[in-house]
Amino acid sequence: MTSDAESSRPYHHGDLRRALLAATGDAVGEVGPAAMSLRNVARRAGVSHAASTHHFGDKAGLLTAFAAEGYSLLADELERAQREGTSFLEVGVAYVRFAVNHRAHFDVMFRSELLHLDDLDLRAAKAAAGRVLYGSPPGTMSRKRLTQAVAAWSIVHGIATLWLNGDLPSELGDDPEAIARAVAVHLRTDRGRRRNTRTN
Amino acid sequence: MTSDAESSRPYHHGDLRRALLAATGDAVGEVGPAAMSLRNVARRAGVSHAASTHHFGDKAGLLTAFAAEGYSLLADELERAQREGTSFLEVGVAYVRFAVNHRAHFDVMFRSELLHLDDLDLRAAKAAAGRVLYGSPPGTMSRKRLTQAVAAWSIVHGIATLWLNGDLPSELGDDPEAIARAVAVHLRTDRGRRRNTRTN
DNA sequence: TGTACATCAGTGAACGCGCGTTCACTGATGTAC
DNA sequence: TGTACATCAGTGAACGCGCGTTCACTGATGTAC
Repeated sequence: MTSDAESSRPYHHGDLRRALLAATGDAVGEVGPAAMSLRNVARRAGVSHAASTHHFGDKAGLLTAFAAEGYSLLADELERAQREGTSFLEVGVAYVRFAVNHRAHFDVMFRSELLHLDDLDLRAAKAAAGRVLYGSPPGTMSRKRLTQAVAAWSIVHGIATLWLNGDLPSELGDDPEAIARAVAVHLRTDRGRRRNTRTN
Repeated sequence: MTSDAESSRPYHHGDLRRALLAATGDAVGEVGPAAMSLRNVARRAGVSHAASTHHFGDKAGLLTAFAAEGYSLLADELERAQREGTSFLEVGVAYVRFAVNHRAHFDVMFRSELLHLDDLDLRAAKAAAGRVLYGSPPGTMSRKRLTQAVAAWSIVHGIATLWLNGDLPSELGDDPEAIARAVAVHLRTDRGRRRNTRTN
């Protein structure tokens, strides 16, 4: 009776924080951010429903940590696209790809009424994503460059949310990344003039 | 005892359907689409909490009717902007204005998991809004014109949702319509060439 | 003008449910000596 | 190597709550004759 199935469930989980975040992703993916419940998440993680209190305080705390994880992931993926991408467009495509591949994260990240907006981890992760999105701190940019950056963000955010909602016309096909490319080209950018420079 | 306060609450409401939709707007505006409840809406309308069953069937039915109302409103406002507007841009501005002025409607319209998507009134209202948004039926448009229309929709939809979520940088100011104008100008449109024509 | 009757609109009690949070607790781990 | 003790991580029962839906009902309205 030393190594059977029973003994593989010790009192201490070991990595419950991570497990709860993963279970949150599953739960949100299946029933949406609104219907997701602490008790259901705990059930998925195979743990008492009160256990998450210890790691996240309350329900909004769990969702906040999940959203922060999402922003970090997004920052990573945008950075990679920027580094490896052949064109400026590919960062936008990466944004849409993130929304589709990490729908649960994306949904929670932009449901601010569910989050502790003043949470430090969340703010840090948001800021990291913003750094890639804007290039420079918004306060230091010219109005033109700022509105350009916001235009780029808005169009890919719009494509992502409309796609996830099933609101885009079926004539565009069913590949969200291809749609992102085909649609986002209509953004007017002055390419060439400022190609990845860091100046204002 | 003919005309006191008591007698002004007859058994039959007279216009309960409309009153429930209005109460839904208030409830959604205050607590969001997820936390809004049938019982709270009924309380606001001063009516038994089972009364709405008669008009809307179930909760999703009420929200579906509310969303349909929203799409009709949106279609009206976009049409008016298109008719009166001095520039193509103003239709997009009207979209953002609608989202801000009718936030409850906007929130519910794009929360498709809460709705009966096969409802006929909803589909009709959606189609009416789509007609203004696209100009022609998506199936009859050239790919270029279709992606252009989706680009325009996406960018204003993105601006609207990011603004409502408090995610736009504060440097842009606090007037969403002005922001919409400043941001959406970065859309590349071939103006002049096809000015409001109905041809493909 | 009156009466019967079907239909419509809203009531209020009851149902069973899953929820988030709190709480005293216990099992496990790590550290000081 | 051993022991005491503080801290950490998770348990399970209990709380009170508001919810959506169902149901038999009643009050009001309109229509046929």
